[in-house]
Amino acid sequence: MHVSQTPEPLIRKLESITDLTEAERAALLHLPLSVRSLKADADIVREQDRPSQCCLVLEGFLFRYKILPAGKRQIFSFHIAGDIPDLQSLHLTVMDHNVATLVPSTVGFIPHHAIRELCLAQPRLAGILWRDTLIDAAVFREWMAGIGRRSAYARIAHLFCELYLRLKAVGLIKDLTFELPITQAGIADALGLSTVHVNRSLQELRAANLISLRGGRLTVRSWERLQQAGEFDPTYLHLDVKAAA
Amino acid sequence: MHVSQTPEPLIRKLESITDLTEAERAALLHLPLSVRSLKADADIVREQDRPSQCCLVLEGFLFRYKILPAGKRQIFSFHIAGDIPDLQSLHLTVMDHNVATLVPSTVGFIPHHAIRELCLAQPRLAGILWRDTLIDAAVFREWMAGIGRRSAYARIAHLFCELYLRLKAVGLIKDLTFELPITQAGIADALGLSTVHVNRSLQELRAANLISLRGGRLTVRSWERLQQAGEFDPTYLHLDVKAAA
DNA sequence: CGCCTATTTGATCTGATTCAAACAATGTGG
DNA sequence: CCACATTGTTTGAATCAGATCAAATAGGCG
Repeated sequence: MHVSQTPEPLIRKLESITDLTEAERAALLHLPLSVRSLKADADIVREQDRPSQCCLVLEGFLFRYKILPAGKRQIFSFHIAGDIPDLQSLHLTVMDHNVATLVPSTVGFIPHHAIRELCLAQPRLAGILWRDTLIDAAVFREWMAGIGRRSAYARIAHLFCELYLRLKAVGLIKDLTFELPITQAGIADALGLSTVHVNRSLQELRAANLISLRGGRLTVRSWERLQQAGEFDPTYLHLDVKAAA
Repeated sequence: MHVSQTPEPLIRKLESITDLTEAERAALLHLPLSVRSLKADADIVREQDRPSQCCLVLEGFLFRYKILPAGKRQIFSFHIAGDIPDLQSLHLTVMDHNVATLVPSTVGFIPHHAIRELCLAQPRLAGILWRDTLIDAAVFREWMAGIGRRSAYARIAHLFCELYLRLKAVGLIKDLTFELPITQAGIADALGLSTVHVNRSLQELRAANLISLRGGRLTVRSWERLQQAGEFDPTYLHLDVKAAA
């Protein structure tokens, strides 16, 4: 399968939210992109770094995380094609967490100055990118609510609902099924659980026939009941509106 | 005590981060502001709302929260003078959570269009505001890590460290002491704990002589050991740098 | 095949919740 | 200025969701 060497996944993502003018699309296409293929489990940016570029996911799966002083890991988010997980580094000098690959992935690096120029030349795009980081924050809040106030069972169901919709938005769902390259330890660290408990809750989800999951492929068996189990309300993803910045 | 009727708390906050030009300061001062005094526990914006203005805290204490389907509450953040807790509504049409007062507070409403015009006229200010929402997100991540991976005791210590630094940045600390108008139930809902457990952990913090707390006033007894207890590293608050957008 | 990593299972333990009730504070109206 | 109501804090006891420890399976893959 051919992997894009252009910011095209970003364009596709933005166009799922808003319509782009010819000028805007052209400006995006002219972003300088230095493409790199990375193996699984490779750090891309680390805590304390002061990046001068952002990374756009072209293919694969990234995640953001932090290791706490006590040695525990917290995963903050998962990222797919079209995402710019470290867009924040455009305005926050020092990284306060890490970005890494979950599986072998292709990313494109875009220099900060190029993005800044883009924002000046195309203020509406600036708003759309800003908006993207705001959705990021909305997802953090939702995860926080899950970790703070939902059962393990509900948290996991919720995560699957979120991934399902986000992957669907970029066309990575077929037949209610998607690649889930996240280990149970990864799910545990994302949701504030232990591996053992994740394993047991997954078995419950399977037993309740909400999902099936083997070999890194997840199939939604009942979207209705999965959402219900996860108290899932997609509002926070702000996928809906084509009203723009 | 006289409460500002102008965006001056915002300016003070921004100037703690970066230097403003005369033009920028003037532009901020000319923001139309409709000031309102609110009693404690009043919702300012609600989930599902589609605001056409943002609210700037002039005085008091606000918080953001959400009620989950199961009836549980998650608090996402606390806000003090100079903050614009719902700045996100500038780019996200629908509110996915609520903003409310914790105590009687004075807020100033600024129409979205005025902020948009400001951003176009002063692109550097746009970056600074964007940056502000990114710090918001960084705080969410840190809370997520705490709720997911830290003990109750550490979470509470961490929260107090954060409030201490943020209040200090706007000059609301004197003699290691500050107003903490948050009930134990509030702390519980912010940190994913039960009220009872918060109460017991607070007693431990007092017993360890890290803090003293009565009548809504908190005094830090040992900043060193409080930070240590909370695994607190202030990097994520991005208070430091005067390097700008 | 053999190694390494992920999943699964079992047994035990504990941090934190829940329920229930007593006890301060703080405020309100008479 | 007191009596009452309301809201917040504290305490005790019982329980549980989820953690921890330890070991057995099961996949992948070079």
